[in-house]
Amino acid sequence: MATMGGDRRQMMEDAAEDKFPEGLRILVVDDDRVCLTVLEALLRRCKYQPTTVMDAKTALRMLMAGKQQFDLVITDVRMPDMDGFKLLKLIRLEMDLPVIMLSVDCDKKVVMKGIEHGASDFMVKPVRTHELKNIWQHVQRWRNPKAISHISDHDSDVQRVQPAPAEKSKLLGNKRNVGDDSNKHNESTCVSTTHRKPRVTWTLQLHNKFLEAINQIGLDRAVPKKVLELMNVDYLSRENIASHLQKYRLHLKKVNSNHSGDAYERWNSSYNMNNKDNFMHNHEHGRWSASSSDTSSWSTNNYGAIGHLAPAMNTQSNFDMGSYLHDGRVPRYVGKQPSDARRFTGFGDPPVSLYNNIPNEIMLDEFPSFNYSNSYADLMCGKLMETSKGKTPSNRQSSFANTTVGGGRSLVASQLLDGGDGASILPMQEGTLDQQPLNDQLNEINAFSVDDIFSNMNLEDFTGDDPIVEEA
DNA sequence: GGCTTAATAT
DNA sequence: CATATTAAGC
Repeated sequence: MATMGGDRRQMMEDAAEDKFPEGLRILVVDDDRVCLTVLEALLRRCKYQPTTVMDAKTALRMLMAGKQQFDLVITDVRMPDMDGFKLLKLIRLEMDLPVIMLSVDCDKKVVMKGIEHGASDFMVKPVRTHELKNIWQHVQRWRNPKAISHISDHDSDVQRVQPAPAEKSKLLGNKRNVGDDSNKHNESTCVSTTHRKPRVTWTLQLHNKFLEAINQIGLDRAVPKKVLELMNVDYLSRENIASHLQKYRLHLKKVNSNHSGDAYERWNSSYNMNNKDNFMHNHEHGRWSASSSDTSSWSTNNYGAIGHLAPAMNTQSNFDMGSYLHDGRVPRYVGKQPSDARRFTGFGDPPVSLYNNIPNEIMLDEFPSFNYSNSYADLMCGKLMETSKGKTPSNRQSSFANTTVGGGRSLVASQLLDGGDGASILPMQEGTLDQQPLNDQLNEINAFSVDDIFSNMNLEDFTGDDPIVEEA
């Protein structure tokens, strides 16, 4: 299994693609009951597996809850409370799946808006069966954007506007990753991944490893590929390294030009080391070397003062075989979210369902120091320093919240999961966050239970076999 | 193709 | 902000 490495995901996909378009799980969102049911029937007719909801909020909740997995979302544009664009936006932000917009309006502007916001397709009502037959292509395209293909070019439709295939690859990058070990825990049935690929967080450990590698190779000869090999961290890509290397070199440049300055401090503190432990020496020739290679001791020492941040390493060793396997993996899935989520939902009530790919125990409290991103730890350090300088970290709580929340999509998730009430728990400060509008939107999202929805709507199973009269 | 760098996006 | 992605020149 482990040997399959990066290919495994592909293989899984292949395996699941036998009768591929069939049974595609499609979430249909439309406030118009008639449209909804018609669409549902049509989709059924195409052998898809539609799920219908009548409003965007509900749709979001379902998507976020992860109880169902979906391959595709079709949403109407015009809807009360939250319209299709908002929904689209939110989905783009949080998830990784194609969205088809639906509207009576074929106004170019509207269509453009949809496309610009990352819609995979824009269909104009009334929709016909033949238009739906091929929507699976979007799923396919989404799954491997690189495979540019002529899938379904027949059925040229008059009213349909499609973004170029390239569109998506630009929007969403190419490498579906995710298919690694941490995924094996849950449904292997789920081919499509609903969650985006988290970015790599350069933790102290990771950075140290990076430094070690560079040190070993020699700064001058350190190129991404070599560093990557030496670091031997499976989820890192050459690009990751390149990016980090770029940043690192930039930093070195700064340091060299401005020695008295605080660039050095900055860098170090961003990895939570105060240089007093001489982690790095700047040798005369501008070469860096790590004097301590014991990475684990580092976090312990440096977090020492920060009680709850420190102990993580030990816990970890339960899983850790002495390799570094864990150190990036955890943040990779976790990002900043859990700490936020925890704040919102109360400690006993982590947003488990959201991270349905991840075993809880890894996600939250077990590895605090890994969960906290640099900025968090940075902040902690900052706070501590303030304190030691005699200042009192006044509104510590809200500062934290702002920092962590502002940095990510956590708020979205948390709010959705805790019933959308996040705002009342977390006082947001205006203007602090670039995602403020988004948050506002999400504040509106009320708590529904999925069950409510279904019982509410009482959507009979339409026999998709009946001819549907949809056009006037 | 890979590497670096800069610019730009998220 | 930190990281990712892209483009361009080598």
